[in-house]
Amino acid sequence: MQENVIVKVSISKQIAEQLRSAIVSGQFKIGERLPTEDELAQRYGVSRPSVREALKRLAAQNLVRAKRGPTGGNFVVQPSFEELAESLSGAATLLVGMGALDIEEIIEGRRILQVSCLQQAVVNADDAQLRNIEDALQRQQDPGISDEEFCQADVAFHRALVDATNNGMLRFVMYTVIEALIPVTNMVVTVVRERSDIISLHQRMLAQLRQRNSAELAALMNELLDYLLQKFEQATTARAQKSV
Amino acid sequence: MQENVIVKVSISKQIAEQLRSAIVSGQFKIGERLPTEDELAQRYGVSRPSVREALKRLAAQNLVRAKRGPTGGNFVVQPSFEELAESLSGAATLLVGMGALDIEEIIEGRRILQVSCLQQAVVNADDAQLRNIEDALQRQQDPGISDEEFCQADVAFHRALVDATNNGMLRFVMYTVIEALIPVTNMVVTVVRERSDIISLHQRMLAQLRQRNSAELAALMNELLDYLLQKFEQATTARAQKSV
DNA sequence: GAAATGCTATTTGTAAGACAAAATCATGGT
DNA sequence: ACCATGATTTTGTCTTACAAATAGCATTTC
Repeated sequence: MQENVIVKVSISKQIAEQLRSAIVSGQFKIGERLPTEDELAQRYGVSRPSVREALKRLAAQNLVRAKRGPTGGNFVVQPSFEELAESLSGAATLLVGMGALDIEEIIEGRRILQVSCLQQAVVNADDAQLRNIEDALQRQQDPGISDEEFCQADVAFHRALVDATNNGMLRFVMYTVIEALIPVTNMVVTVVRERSDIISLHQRMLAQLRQRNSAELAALMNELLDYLLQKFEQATTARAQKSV
Repeated sequence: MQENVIVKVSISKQIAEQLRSAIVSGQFKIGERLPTEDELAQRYGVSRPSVREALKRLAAQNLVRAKRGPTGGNFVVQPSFEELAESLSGAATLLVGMGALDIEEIIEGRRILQVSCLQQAVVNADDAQLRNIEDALQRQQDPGISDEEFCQADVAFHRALVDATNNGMLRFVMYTVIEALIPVTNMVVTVVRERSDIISLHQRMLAQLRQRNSAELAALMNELLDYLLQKFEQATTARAQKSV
């Protein structure tokens, strides 16, 4: 009795849903090739463009990847941390870009999440991870880099800190936070003098992490966020006065 | 020789990128209609199906929404918490489903993140939010509900706890964690007797939250996760013995 | 004169067919 | 034996056409 049910959802969306559930339910395994577009079109009784639009939807979610040629086709792709986190942080970036979150909230959230992660990093960080943190810090210290590069190095530094927790789930969640929200909080920090403040704090954090000093590390993280919050407030009051 | 390197990225992907950046950069504002598909096709010098595939990519990310008719078109959509969090937890569910995260990691991550959130909830929870937590707990106590409903109530309980932090960013991040990861950890808890253990712990947590007792609350959360971890280990050893 | 109804124009949704491009494989020539 | 070339398969793109939805307008009717 499908005839009666007027389906308002577009066909391509329906197909996308069906394929998606077929994938996540394991009907199509990772790395496997799904039927050719022509075959899918036939199977679902729709045209090839419709199937393609559905596949593009899945491709946008990094669920499938297309390859051309005789051995080609649309393959179920192993979702990687990086890609997933990337698409997530894209979404989060949108949220902040549209003003759904304010700076105070973000800094408070960063405080809670990042301090907790540091506690775990103190326990689990190994030598290689400490070196990665140091590398990011080194890059940040180069006075010749642009503001954007400085921010990138900052992101890399905090990511390396999260990596040091050795917990995949924390990495997944925190990558989103860091990637999307650090740039927002750091936008206010552009002056050269302020760079050295940040770097100094980072250096002290790394030192305390090396000494496995959990309490001091938390204090430093809080200090860093207090500093950012203060800078932000200065910037807003300055802007407010200018507009008056 | 870079000139020779023809751009391998598919046209529809390029268009999607361009439109996306045009949207996030504010060239197209929220709620605004972007040019018709024909117009876009002309502007970029490609065919309409290519434009459509690009739009489907954006639609999959909840960035645009199409409407038919004279006043129709593709509109930039205001991304909502719910939709974003949904796509996030969809991704996380994928990760879990594909075994990229193991239970120990998940429980350890939950420990860190949820305990921190509780600290914040102790400070910020208001009466209405406490009532919401109690409501979820009430639903969970009904002995007539199915396992699935029990799990849903469990998710609602923890979501209400996060809501009590009064921090939008934490809500955004933690919804992902809770939505995707609680079901995984709870899969082992099916027996009726174990339900009462969970409920009892939840009741004690709510009581401590009411008394703003941060330390006891953290201890209870840890106890809950220890309990789940223990149940999980029991289940795995039982399965291992059965297979021998 | 006002309201309801139907028509039309616009825009997305779907379809079909054709050709281009890439990549693999087999075949043939050297 | 090896390399090159062409055939084949599959996705990528374009063209064209029509269907469906919907808002605005005109027409008709009371």
